[in-house]
Amino acid sequence: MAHKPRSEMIAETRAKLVAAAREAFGTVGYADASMDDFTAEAGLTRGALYHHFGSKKGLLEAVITQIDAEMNERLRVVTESADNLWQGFVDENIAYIEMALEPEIQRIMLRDGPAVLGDPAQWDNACACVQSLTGSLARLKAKGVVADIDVEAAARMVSGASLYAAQWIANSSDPEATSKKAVKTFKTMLEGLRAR
Amino acid sequence: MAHKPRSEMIAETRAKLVAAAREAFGTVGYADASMDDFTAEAGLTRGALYHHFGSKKGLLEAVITQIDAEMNERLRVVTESADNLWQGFVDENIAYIEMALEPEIQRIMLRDGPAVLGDPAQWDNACACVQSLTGSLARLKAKGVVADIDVEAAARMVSGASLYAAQWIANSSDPEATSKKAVKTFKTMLEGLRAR
DNA sequence: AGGGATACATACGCAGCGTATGTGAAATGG
DNA sequence: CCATTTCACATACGCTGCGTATGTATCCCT
Repeated sequence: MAHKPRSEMIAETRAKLVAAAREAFGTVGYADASMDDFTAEAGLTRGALYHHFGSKKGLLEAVITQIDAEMNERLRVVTESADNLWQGFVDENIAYIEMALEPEIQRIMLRDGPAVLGDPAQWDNACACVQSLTGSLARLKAKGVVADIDVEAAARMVSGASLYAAQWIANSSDPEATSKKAVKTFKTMLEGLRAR
Repeated sequence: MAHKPRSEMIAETRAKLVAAAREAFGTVGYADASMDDFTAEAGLTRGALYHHFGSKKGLLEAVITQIDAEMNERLRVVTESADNLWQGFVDENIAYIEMALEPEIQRIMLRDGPAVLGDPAQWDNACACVQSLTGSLARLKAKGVVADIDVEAAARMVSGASLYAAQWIANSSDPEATSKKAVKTFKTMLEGLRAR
């Protein structure tokens, strides 16, 4: 096989590192993930990691950016395929909860990410999911569907509620039943945002 | 000064370790807190730490238990001094947000705690704050003030919303203004829980 | 073709953790 | 009141994992 152009090789290396780190961070967690181990897993060494990402923390940022983009895309699809704006907003939130049930997302986005990089609200990509929620709320507000509230504040609180609900569900002894209770309650709470 | 009984000395040692660790965890964070450093700060060594708490993680648990108890007590006072149940519930939540503005609580309870010990909902002391909220909601539900919802689910979501709101406020460029927006929105959301 | 530039590997030193072991003072029993 | 045991810590050691400094091979440019 002939040699690929250098830029392509680099992209491949970065992708391999991100993938290996994502796997490690998502399973054993950031703190217990040995850089020597998961770089070897990718057929590389820590040298490559430091060259491309500067530090373990830098690599975590890259992993988070990737996951965040995926989450955002999944949310976009859900929101756009709803019949009306309000239903789309509700669906989006439910989808958000469902994503937060995945162990990888819980571990990396909800626990290790905040611990290592600080408040998610301050991340560069700004956890695009919240931006997505904010956008949905802004449209709803413009149409008079929701009350006169600060949309960013509402988006953050709603996402906070979603994430806590998801963790509660995921770690409960009976996730099915817990999920039912949580979704019902969540919808009730969202009703509080509607214009009266 | 005469010698105190042994049990008293032990309690003192434990308290000194917890205090030193709390200071370190709350400022530099759990991961960057050197056991050698903060035990020395307490006039002790890691030997004492391992003897009493088994591990760094064990000490974190002790610190969290202490902070949790303090938070719970603060919430209790607020709730009990309100005119009526609903107002007490609202006040309790606002107080919850205000506590979550404190850097030490953000760092230890909201970021490092979950990263190291896992989902707060599964902690032994179960983050007594949520239990407190659950209790308040249960009383409100019994009196028909809030809608027919699962009180535990609601308590978790409300606390999630509070905590995210608090982090958002604390890290914003204009905490005063952000706080105003957040509290207003928060109250609106809580209204969604009231019986109609 | 040759001389940078760069993508990675290798090598080294150091900090921090966990354990195994030591020690001195307090409790206990006669 | 003395001997023994217990226990609350301190000390010592080895290991793992991180960050940096340095080496090397490959690609790009002229």
